[in-house]
Amino acid sequence: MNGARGPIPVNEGRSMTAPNPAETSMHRYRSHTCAGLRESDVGATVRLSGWCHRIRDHGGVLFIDLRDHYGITQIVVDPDSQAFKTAESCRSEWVIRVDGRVKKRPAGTENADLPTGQIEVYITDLEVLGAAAELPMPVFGDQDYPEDIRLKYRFLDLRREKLHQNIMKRGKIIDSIRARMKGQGFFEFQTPILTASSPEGARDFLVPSRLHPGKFYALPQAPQQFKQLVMMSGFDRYFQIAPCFRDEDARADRSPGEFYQLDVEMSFVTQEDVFQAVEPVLRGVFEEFADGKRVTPVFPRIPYAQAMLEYGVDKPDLRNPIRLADVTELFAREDVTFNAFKNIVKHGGVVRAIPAPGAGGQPRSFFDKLNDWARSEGAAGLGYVIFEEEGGALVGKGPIAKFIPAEVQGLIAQAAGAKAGDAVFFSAGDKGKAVALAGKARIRLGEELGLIDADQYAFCWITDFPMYEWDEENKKVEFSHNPFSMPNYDLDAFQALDPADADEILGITAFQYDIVCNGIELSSGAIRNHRPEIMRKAFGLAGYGADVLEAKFGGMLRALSLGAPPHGGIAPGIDRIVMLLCGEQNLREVVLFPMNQKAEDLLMGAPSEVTAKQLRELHIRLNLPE
RNA sequence: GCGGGCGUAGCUCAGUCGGUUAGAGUGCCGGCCUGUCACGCCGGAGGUCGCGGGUUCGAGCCCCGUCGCCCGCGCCA
Repeated sequence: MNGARGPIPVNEGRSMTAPNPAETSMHRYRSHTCAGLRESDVGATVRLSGWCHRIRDHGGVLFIDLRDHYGITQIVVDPDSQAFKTAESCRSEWVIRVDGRVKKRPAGTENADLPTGQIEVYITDLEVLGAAAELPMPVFGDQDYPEDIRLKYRFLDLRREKLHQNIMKRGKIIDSIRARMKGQGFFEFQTPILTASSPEGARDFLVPSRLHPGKFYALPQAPQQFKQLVMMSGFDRYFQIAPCFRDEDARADRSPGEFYQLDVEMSFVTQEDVFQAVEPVLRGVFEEFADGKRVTPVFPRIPYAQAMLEYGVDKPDLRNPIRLADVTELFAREDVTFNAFKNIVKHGGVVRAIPAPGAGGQPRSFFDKLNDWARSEGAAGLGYVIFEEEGGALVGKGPIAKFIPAEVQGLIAQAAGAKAGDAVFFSAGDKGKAVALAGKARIRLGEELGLIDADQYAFCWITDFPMYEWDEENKKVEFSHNPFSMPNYDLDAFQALDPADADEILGITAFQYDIVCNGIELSSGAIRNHRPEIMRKAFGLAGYGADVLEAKFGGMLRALSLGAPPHGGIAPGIDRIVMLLCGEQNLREVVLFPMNQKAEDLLMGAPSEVTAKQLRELHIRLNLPE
C-alpha cells in the first residue's frame, strides 16, 4: 500500500529467481509481498499471503485482489485449478495464502492504476489462514463511517488506505524529526511517566499508590520540570518525543487524555538561540512532507499585542490576508453620530474594523447572515459599511453609513485598507469581547470570501506573551502561561515591584513564545526563570507564598539554588504537526488507537471497572454519584 | 456542566401534509456468468425507525423525557 517494492525482509539475501514450491526452502507464508511482482517476474512460481481485498467471480474465472501492507496483486483462479472450490468460498477480508505462477496479463487487461498491474498470479493452491465474519464496515472504498464503529473496529479502519497511509506518514515524520534534532546536537532522554501531581495547569490523571495509602502519582502533563532538571544536571541539549497526559475535554485538534510533544530544552541560550535551533527543524520537516505546498521560508515574529490587534487571536492564520484595524478613536469624534458605538467607546470599549475585500458585491443576505452569526456569538451585531466609488471618491453605503461623515468614512477605509468594492465590518464592545469577535469574524470572512490560500503552510512566531493576567473569578493576578518563564523586565526592578501595583504587573511580558501554523498553535515555549529569588518573587506576585513554592516545587527550587544554567526550550505538538501534514481536520485520523470524544477507548474498553480486590490493595473505596 | 447537529436493514442513506404491507444502494445467502479490476444479471433473507412516555382513529414523522455519537463553549500552567 505504500508502494514499497521487492522482497520482504525474510527473503533478503535469497535468490530472486523463481523459487520452486517443492523446495523446502519456500517460506511458510510468502516469497514476495503483494507489491513485489513485476513483468520481470513472469514465469516465476511464487507464494503470496494477504487479505482478500476485492473478489470478482465470473463463474468460469475468478479474480481476487490480494492485499497486504505493501500493495495489491491480482490473483486469477482458473476453474481447472484445484484451488477453485476454496477460492469460491472466500469473502472480503479473509486472510489467505496462495501459490501460483506469475503471468503477463493478456493484452488490453493491464491495470495502469496498480504497480503490479502488468502481471497476475495464476494460483495452484489456496490456504485459508484467517476467515472473516460479515464486516461491520468495509475496508474497500473510501466511504465515511460513524466514529463509534470506526473506533470499535479500529483494526479494520486501519487497514483502509487513507488511515494506513496517515499512520505510516506519522512514523516517517517522527523519524525525520529525530534525525533533524540529532543533527543539531540534541540528545534524546526518557523521563518518568509516574510522577507527582503539579498544582498548576490542567487536571492531572492520578494513579493511586499501593505502598503509600492515600497518596497518588500523577501522569505528567508534560515533562516540564524534568527537562529543566536535565539542564541543571549538566546535560546541554535535550529532546524527547514525549507522551503528555491531561485530563481535559477533547476538541477536534485536542486529543482527550494523551498526546505527544517534541519536547526540547537547551542550556546557555537566549530566545533567539531557541528560534534558530527549532525553526529549521520544523521548516525542514514541513518541506519534506508538504507534498508541494509552500512553507514559510523565514517565520515572521509577531508580538502578542500586535497579533491581538491585527488578527484578534494569539494564533493567527497568516494564509488569511485580512488585517484588523483599531478605529475606536474615529467613533469617538463629535461628527460621528452612530450612538451605539459612541456609547461603547465612552464607557471604555473599543471598535475594531474588519475589512472584507470584494464583499461589496455580495447580496444583502450575506450581510444579514453574518449579523445573525455575530448575534449567536453573543454580540449585539456586526455593523458594516460598503465602499463604492462615486466621482473618483470612496463613498460608504449601508445601514450605518449615514451616521458617519464622509471624512471619517475615508479615514476608516484608510485604516482598514479598504477600496471600492470592499466592505468593512465593525466589532464593538468591551475590549476582550470585541477583539475576540473581530478575530472570529476575520476567520469567517476569509473562509466565506475564499481568501485563504490552501496551498501553503504559513508559520509565525508569537512572542512577548504577558507574564500575568487578571483572574476575574478570583479577583487576583495569575500566571497567564508557564509560571517558570523568565520575565522580560529589569530583574532588580522586578524584585522591587509592589504586589498591589496590578497595572504595572499585568503589563510585564515574559520570554514566552508560540509557534503557529495555519491558525493552529503548534507549540509553546519559554526562556525559563533559573534564578530562585526571581522565582520566589514571580510566584509572590501571583499570590503564592514561599511555603507553597517550597511544597510544590521543592526539588526544582533546590536545583535552581545549586548552580542552574540559564536555559529555555519549546514543545511542538507532534499530533498536530502530523495532522497538518496529512491534511486532516481531526487528530483521530493520525493517531493509531485514539479515544473518543468522551475519553473512552471503544476497542479496549477503557476506562473500565476494577475488582474489589484491586481497590482494597489500593485502599480505595468508591463514592459514586447517584 | 452548557449549547448545537445527528440517530431508519450489517453499512451508507431516502422516507412527501401524520394515513395501505417502511424503501434504495451496498454487504450477506442462493442461482447464472471465462477477462474482471466499484464485474454483470436473476432471486432471497434481513427492521424494537436509539429507548421510554404522551397527543391522535392512526406516529419513522408532532410533543416531553432519556441514552449514544460528533462539533463547539466552559476547561486546556
